[in-house]
Amino acid sequence: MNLTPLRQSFVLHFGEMGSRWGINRTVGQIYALLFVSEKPLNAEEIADALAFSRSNVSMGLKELDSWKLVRLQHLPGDRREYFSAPEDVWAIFRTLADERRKREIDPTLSMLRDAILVSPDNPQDAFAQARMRAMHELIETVTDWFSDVQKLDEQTLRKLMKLGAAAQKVLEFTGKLGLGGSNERNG
Amino acid sequence: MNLTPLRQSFVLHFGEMGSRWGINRTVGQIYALLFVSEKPLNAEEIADALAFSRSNVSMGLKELDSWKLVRLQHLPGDRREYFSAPEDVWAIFRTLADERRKREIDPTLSMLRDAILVSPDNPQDAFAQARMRAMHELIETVTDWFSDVQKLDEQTLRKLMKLGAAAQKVLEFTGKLGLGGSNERNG
DNA sequence: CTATAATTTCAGTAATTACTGAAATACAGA
DNA sequence: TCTGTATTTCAGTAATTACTGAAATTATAG
Repeated sequence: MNLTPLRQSFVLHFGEMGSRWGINRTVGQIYALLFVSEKPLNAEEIADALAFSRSNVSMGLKELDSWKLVRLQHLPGDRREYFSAPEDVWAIFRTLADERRKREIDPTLSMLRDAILVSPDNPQDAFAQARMRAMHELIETVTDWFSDVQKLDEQTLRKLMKLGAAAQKVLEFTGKLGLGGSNERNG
Repeated sequence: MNLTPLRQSFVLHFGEMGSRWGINRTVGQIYALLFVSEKPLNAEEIADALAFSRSNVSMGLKELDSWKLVRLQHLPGDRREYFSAPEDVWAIFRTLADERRKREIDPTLSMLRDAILVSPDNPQDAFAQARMRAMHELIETVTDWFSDVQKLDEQTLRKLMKLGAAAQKVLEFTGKLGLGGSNERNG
């Protein structure tokens, strides 16, 4: 298979970008290719289109699978495995956010939780704990909120986001209306 | 300087985590050290505490500076440069989000914008463009909304987040009240 | 069960990124 | 200005990560 210039440039961009996102070029390109492909592709087609070795593609797909970013399927009368990127971009966004939280946030939250518990036996540790407590509270607030927001269906989420700057006004209303009053705990 | 076990483990964790965040160990550790240090530190103190070469620290600080994550200051009667991490964790969060957007999102948005503009001369490109359009719209919606939210002061932001799952209820209200009505465009 | 095709694993190698020490540069005080 | 100290740069090297081809494994059709 040879890619059209348009798809080529999309694929290459994702490969380059990959490094900034902590994934490697191969993985980025494979995902990009699947994303713009109408039909699912098998590993050999991918290897061919991107000029990677078959084994490299295998590892890349495994990585993408661990991120839950590809769907595996079979075509009738063909025993090869075919891969595609889910169509719903909002679902993709959720998946990505979820996985990143698990890998990049949760371990830190857990470390902070532990570090905050022990009683400090010197002024430096007391100070450090105060800082960690602030960081922990921030991360927890943001991630809890994010996971709440994530539960909303696409339509609602979209509305919420389009609302944007008007959020402040909304808050003034909710204050008056007593909505969300149970959330008033504060550090 | 030698670190207490508590601060040691915090610093080491940030070092390890760094790789998942696309920053290197050195940079992660330097930042962590500054974050839990009550007083600003000069480069030599950092190099000493973390057992890195002086030049490595210099590069690490340069990197942190490019992320706007450290403050540089001078102590009276001392010509060395002292570094500290800003105290306000919400401000740090904003800075980080801002920089990541600039580096990791904006280039992709711009690539997508260009790719969408050209008229496709084959069915594959037409399909690819449809996908790209969906991705572009999602990213734009999310980042626009995020930059709106970011403008809110900490107090309001905190309230908004604590609100969490109640957001849906709020939207029902705003629907009735006609707030945010101008945002009703939909793809 | 056997033959064959598909996929994965993995050891070796290539490429990239991180780190150091030495040299160069910048900068404050005399 | 000069002199000593602080900082940065950069070429070389170490460490890590990415990639390949061959071999092993898994799966399927007959």
